[in-house]
Amino acid sequence: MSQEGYDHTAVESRWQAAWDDAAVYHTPDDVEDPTYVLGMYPYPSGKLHMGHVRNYTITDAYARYRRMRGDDVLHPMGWDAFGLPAENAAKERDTNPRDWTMDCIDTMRGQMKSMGFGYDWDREITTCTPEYYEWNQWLFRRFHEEGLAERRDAEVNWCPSCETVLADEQVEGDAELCWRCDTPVEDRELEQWFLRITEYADELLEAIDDLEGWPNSVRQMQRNWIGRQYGTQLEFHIDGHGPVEAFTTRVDTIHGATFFALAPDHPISEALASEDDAVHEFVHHEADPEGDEPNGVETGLTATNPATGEEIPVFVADFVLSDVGTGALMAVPAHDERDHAFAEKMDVEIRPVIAPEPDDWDDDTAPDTPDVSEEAFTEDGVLINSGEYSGLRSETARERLTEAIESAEESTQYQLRDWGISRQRYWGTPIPIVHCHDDCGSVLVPEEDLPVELPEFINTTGNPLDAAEEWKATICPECGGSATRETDTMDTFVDSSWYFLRYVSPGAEEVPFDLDRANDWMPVDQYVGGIEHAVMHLLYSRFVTKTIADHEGLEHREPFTNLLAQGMVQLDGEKMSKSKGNTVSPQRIVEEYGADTARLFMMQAAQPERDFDWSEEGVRSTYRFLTRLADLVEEYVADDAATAPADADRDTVDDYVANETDAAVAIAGAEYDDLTFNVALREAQDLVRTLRSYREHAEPHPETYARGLDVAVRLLAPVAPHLAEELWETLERDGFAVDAEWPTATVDRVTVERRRRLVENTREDVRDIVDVAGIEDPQRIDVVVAPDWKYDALSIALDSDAGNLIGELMQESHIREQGDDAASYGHDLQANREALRETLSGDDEYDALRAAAWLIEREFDAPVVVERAADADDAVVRKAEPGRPAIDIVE
RNA sequence: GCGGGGGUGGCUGAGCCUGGCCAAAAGCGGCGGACUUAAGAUCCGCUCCUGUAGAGGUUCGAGGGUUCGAAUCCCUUCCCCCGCACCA
Repeated sequence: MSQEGYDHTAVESRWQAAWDDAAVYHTPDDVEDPTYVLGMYPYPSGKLHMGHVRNYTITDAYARYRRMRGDDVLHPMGWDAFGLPAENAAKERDTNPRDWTMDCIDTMRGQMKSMGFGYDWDREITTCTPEYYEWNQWLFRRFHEEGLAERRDAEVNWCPSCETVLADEQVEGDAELCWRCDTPVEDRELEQWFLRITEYADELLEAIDDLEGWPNSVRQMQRNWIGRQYGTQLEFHIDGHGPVEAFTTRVDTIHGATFFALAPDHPISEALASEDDAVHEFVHHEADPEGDEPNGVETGLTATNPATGEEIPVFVADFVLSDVGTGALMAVPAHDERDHAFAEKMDVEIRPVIAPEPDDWDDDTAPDTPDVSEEAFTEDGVLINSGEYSGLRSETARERLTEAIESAEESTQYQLRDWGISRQRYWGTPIPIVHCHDDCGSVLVPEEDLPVELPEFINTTGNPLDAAEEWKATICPECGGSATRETDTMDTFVDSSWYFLRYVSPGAEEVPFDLDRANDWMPVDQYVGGIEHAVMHLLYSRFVTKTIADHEGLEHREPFTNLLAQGMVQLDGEKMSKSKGNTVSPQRIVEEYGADTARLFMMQAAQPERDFDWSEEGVRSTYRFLTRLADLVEEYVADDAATAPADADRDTVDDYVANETDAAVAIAGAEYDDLTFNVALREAQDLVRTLRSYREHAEPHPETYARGLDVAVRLLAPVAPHLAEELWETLERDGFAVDAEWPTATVDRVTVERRRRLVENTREDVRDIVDVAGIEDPQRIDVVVAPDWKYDALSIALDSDAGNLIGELMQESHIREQGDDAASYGHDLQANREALRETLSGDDEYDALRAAAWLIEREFDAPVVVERAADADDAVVRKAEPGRPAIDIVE
């Protein structure tokens, strides 16, 4: 018995080399519709962390499982290789982003190989190579040609530390911090390239409903992010400034609008600030859009309510945001909490115009006016104090008012903004544009001149491309005059928004991807990655897929059929992070315990979407399990003498083990299908435990034992592939375990569960009796299965909906013949009518109990006799019921 | 505030969708036993309370409800985590 465990290092490197030599994970281009299993490709930051290991173990286990099921599988890996950290690292180390990145990739690829992840490395992609980013540029051209890319002045999020622009999605939290470096983000006005994702807002939103293979949380986050709202856009006239657009979802409350409010950076506010000291003071010094307290200043102007003609005061208020709606709003303090708070503070009238609809409202009587002095009434209801609209329900009133007010029209607002892709950094895809020094403007670089390659890295502050004078100077493709290259590069989310298509034909030189093959192979069947990409990456990928479907003939409008957002690996309930210093190094675990242990521990610790705590104890326990399994198989092969001769009769114990082997197959397969590896692995581990007892307590029947070991190895193969491969060979099976067929079962799950329940209950009962009766040393234990008529009676009771069950039972002569026993059992059935459950048949119960008798013998060290009712003493038989055999213990 | 996910025995963590066989898997920890010179590893059993033949009691955040029956379904409430948010 090994104490220090098996030689995982030797086993793992041996099989990694063997797989490599045989190219077992290669997916030929000509396979049809392979199962596409994909983990989100990593940013090559240097080393794999536990999050990566979990992510890629999930995809790898699933890919291996599908392969054993006979599918062709596409399971590629690549590198999200552009990005700011490389630039920072290059500066620190006085190297360049390319070399640094490539080093990281080499390290991480090696680590992935040592984890035994079965990728088709022939399809590896690296986004920072011109072979890849050429197609980002090509896509940009296509976007531009289709009017989906445009350059415009924009107020942008600027991270002073990263010295670049960030998308809204990359700004986090109330404090507006950069997602990468947590620096507070500033606003800047810059000319930027945008991809018009808002063109697809409706489809992106509505198609979420059909993404049934996605977690609800992600779907909801995307819905929120798109933030579609139906409402009314209308104009309020402000003296001296003309009509001002406002957006409202509650035009039904317009008669209660008692003031009008402008964002501090609204053009009118800015105009006023230059002439009015109070407004100037407020706009430039007091306004605090981040604060909880609504602040504002009265302008002295009035706005005309387009519904009533009423003149209402105009405020500049910091709770009005210029990027929401139109940056101007009609305020209805009686029916909006925020307006209410502001009105109270500034002492503006609060005028209720909506009343809650009474329960049995007759449509005519005016409902009671709500008390809005303390709190706004914000729900829909019935209009009051609204002239001819009084008495209408909110919804109707909205329609009518939108129709009646001249400047009003229905309007849909989105929270989603266009995707600003310009980044003022070096390490990204150059945007293929040149700015003509004459009159051609911004001109696309012609397709034949792609890729626009990055120049050598210049270590400088600011954007290194700006400093690359020679590179910048070019010729205008339109007029042949001098021109300057665009120095912005693309957001790296552009790279990842279509990389899953590139894997289909990674070497394609003429096209970004092979269209026919993509049509056949896409969408990704199972995508796995972190929840942090719920909005950005997944939304952009959906958007780009849709544009490619519309303009390039891709026949899929969604890239990912099933999405799994894997949970975090924690330590003591806290997320592992470098800054907290509570990380566990995958490399150390692999060295100490092996990749199989790390993988198996993670997969059996919890469902893949749940967070779980890393536990060194758990790892050791997993390692011991694998060691025991290895010992078991090796002993079996080394020492045939321990098993019964090949022609030996099968014993009941053998039946038990054969049954349990089948049971494990039946359950594990279904659970692998659902990606609930933890449950599947429990079966595999239980089976190994059973096999160990089998060997310990009986003379294993060679066939049964061999099949048990063989099945256990295969059930574990997706998660612990190296050891599985080693043991597969030890068992002298042909070919690779990787390519082995998934075992098949002859039982269904329901039968398995009933059988196990019966055995477990019976064992439990024997224990209880021995314990309660104080039996020191049982001489014999008789287990008696109920007579057939009771099974018949039970089945009649289950089918029957008659009021008098006993009467119905007594119509059966073979039951009636039982006399008092029948009446008594009938009463039991009647009493428990609702709780009756189907059991195994009498024969099956007899077989199952005979097969399990050895467990009881082993536990109580006494012979166990399983009998049918006909062979047993009547007094004992009387206590037996279906699902519950009678037990008689002889002291 | 809105939305999403949770709260299970000493700990971790299944079960909840599809109510009953659930005092509730598995692992860890703890206890007892076997083996061993010993330790480790391994194996067997125990690990909510009471009970001299398979019983009863109290448990799955809290409180109600539905049901013959609830960890599981419904409502209310408290707490934790995550995302979004002065969103007009």
